[in-house]
Amino acid sequence: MSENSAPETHNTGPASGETALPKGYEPADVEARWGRHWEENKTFTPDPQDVLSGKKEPFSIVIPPPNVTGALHMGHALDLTVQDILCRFMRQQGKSVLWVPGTDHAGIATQNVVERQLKKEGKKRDDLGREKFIERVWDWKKEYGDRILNQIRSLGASVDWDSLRFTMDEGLSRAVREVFVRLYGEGLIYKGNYIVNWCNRCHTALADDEVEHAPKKGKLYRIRYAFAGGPLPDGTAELIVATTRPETLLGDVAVAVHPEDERYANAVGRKVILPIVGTELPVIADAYVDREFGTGCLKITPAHDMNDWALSKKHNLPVITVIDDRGFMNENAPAAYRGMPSAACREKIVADLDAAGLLVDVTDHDHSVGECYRCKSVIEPHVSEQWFVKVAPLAKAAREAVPAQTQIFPPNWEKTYFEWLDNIRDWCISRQIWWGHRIPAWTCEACGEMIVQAEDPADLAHGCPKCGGALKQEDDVLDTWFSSALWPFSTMGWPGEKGKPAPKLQAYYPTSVLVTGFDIIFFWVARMMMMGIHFMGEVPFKHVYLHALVRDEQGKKMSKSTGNAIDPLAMTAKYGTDALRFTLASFAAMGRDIKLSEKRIEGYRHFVNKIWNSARFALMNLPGEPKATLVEAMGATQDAPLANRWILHRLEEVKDEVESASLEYRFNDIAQSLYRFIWNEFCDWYVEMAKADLYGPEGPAKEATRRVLLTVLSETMVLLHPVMPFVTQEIWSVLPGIPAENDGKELALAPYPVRRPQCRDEQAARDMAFFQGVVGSVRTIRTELTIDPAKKLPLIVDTADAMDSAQAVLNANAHLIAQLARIESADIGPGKTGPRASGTAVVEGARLFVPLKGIVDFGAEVARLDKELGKLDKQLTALRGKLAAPGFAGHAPADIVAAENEKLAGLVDARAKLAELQERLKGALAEG
RNA sequence: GGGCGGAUAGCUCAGCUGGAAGAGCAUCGGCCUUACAAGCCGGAGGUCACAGGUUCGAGCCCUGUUCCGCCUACCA
Repeated sequence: MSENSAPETHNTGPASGETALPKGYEPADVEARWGRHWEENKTFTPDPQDVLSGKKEPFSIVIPPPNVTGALHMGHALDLTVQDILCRFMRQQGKSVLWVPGTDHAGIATQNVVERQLKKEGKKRDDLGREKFIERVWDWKKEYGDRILNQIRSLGASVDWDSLRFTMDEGLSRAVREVFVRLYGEGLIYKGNYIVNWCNRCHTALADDEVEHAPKKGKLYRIRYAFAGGPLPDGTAELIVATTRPETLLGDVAVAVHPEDERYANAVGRKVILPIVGTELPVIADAYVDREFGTGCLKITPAHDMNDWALSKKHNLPVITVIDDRGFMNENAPAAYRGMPSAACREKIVADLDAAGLLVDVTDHDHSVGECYRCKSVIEPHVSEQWFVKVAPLAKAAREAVPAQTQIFPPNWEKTYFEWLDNIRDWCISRQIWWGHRIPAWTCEACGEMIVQAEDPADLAHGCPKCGGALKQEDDVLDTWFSSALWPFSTMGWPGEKGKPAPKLQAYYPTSVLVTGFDIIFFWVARMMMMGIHFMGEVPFKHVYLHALVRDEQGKKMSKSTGNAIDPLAMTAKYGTDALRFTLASFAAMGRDIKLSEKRIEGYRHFVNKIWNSARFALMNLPGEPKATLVEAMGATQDAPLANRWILHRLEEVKDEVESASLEYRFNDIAQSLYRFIWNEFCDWYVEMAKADLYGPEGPAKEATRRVLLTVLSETMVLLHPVMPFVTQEIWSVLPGIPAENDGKELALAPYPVRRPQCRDEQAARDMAFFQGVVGSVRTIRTELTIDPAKKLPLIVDTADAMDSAQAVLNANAHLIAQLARIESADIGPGKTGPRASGTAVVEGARLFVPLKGIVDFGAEVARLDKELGKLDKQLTALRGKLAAPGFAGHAPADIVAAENEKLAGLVDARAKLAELQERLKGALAEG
């Protein structure tokens, strides 16, 4: 990037006071500016040579391509946030990061959108013809296809826009053909006449997993099928068959019973008369039939039921299709029903059966019905000519790669993945639509020869190589998921030129991790595994991180139709992108659904603002700070003030926490660790303590604190940057004293903060806890006894029995206690004692006295101490019980026993001291 | 039918390999203390669904039960 292209950073509003930053954080402008900057400077476009030359390790992610017709929803927002956190973190770790963005062409959905558009013009796709229609779809794509990409931009996703791909791109289309042709050649793709899931509305076949099952209230009809040639010898006149779809009986070819069902033993081998139609059907026996269900008699309709289809193959039964591919009764139906929609036919059939006395009864029956996952209309099993992938061999390899080559996080999803692969059926990949990758197969209209090849039809101009006859290409296109399955390598340039593998592919395949929702583990994850292994010889990703689904506050799946969706773009407009991202990260605990509430986003906007203001504070107090003034320049820290030592110590711990959480996909831990550190430690305590130095006279103390303040703030911005890229970058760009090696660069390219082992300081942590205890005790006394907050109080501390460093800590920080607890004078030393009429507390063995006489009615303090004593007693009882329990001392590890005993001693001591102090107080009270 | 997950403060959720229950929001009280009222200080609020078990010790491990989700499946 060039120096002078750095965005203006001070134009979000008029400067207030001495600071360069406006008083409140205003995200809109900041986000727009930095988003543009990143893209214009190609900040996130990596150089594959860095990897190929061995200079850097690769880290790569391919985006789960959103549907080109889609709009960004909360699920995308979570998915992108997680990926962006990983990518930005890995850049900090020095990796060469490639994040490939793109969209898929969503065959059925996109075609539906354009058909709807046509409908408004009073046209159908057939009016245009295939070519014109496809042109129309491309027009649509040009106009609206970037919408979701722009929404991805607005979330701050650090993708490489130079790598942008679309599944219908030239290169990706070549990959699709190449794969199709090779699989066909290997016998793994075949064409055949089979029963498939059929959507009448979309007018196409669907794969098994594109059918969603929804419970529906239906009816169960019981119908009489009389025996041909009159009753059986035992007098049985008929079989009663139960069905939910009476209209399909027109296509019945048999009735089946269980072979061991004694009720029907005599019936097997006989014939029954198909009602209405009048043909004779064989009664067959098959163990598939459930004796418990209905009457135990199953009518067999191979053309309109998946299971019946299977039985018909097994028993060599004919297939009679009576409903066509639009849902109307066809020429095989008796004339009375021909041409009727199947629903109307059902009514008529039922009425006719009833009139003929063949309907036994109709009962309510709840069952699950398949729906089209795109348009929600009912799926009909339908016999037709389709193309299939023979999946079993591919599935086997995909299965065996987990977890050895690919690890799934959280691992409990492995089971689901295995389950699906183990029971997989062949994959129907042909779709009877126009928008998509047309199947690269041509049939000779003269001799029927089929040619499958990747080259364009131009090469086939000479006609059929066998007989010279005219060639006709397949009308069908491929399932969108067929091209999505190739995404991890097709986007990186596969298959590329002969003998010249694409550098991107070489550098970044296999990808590091796939981040997606568990709902497409079948559609997509498993299929990418199959294709990646088969064509690249290597799994497509080393890790799969499956995150939860975002639900509404009631736990319902968010969807536009139910109107419960929280629009991520509305949220970013209202609260800022960083607030939304932080919210999603903090919710992203593994293996849990996310119930998002707007309140939570609002809460984190406050956090963003808090960060912003802490930066304003720092800037006000670091005027003209020269470069390279980070803490390294300070020398040894042992003699430094407690606050500085403590915050630097904590910073080291936070570096560890954030790093390990990032590597282990514990996004909520990243968020929690930083939240606590920034707000509850840095802002609430460190900044307040630093004020004493910062507002004090120039000198070494002030200088040191300025350096620590700057160090902690700037390194915190780096740690927080992957989660909140915008506010951190904005602050970073105005902070002075950025380390020389990063000066002038973008925060997004700054390395992870170095570790400073010399700043580890457990003693400082203990001392700080003591200090906080003292300040807290005084504050509690003040508030509980309703002492005027402005009133300054004296404080006496007896350090005789206190922790070793207590005296030193209090002496060194007396001025801070005064400031934070509003103390006018502190008298500290072993054996010091306050008046009997004092508010009191015990902290780490130190006795605190806040004289109350003349300030407030101190009777309330007796009651307050009762409450404190009560708490201590509760703890004591529990702890004594634990220690006295038989076996504790013997069984528990020695260090635990020691620690518990120490705790007990501390509690006993505190309780005794507090009780004694209360007695003194009571004495004072009695005297009045 | 099979599988997975959940039940922790009023609400939404954390709680890693078992060692004295946490956050945000809401609530109560007090503060415009010159970074921040999108703020500060303090308080209250939980027999961690129920019943057993393992253990010196269980929110965490085991068994069972009751609710609630989700995925999956060929009972017409």
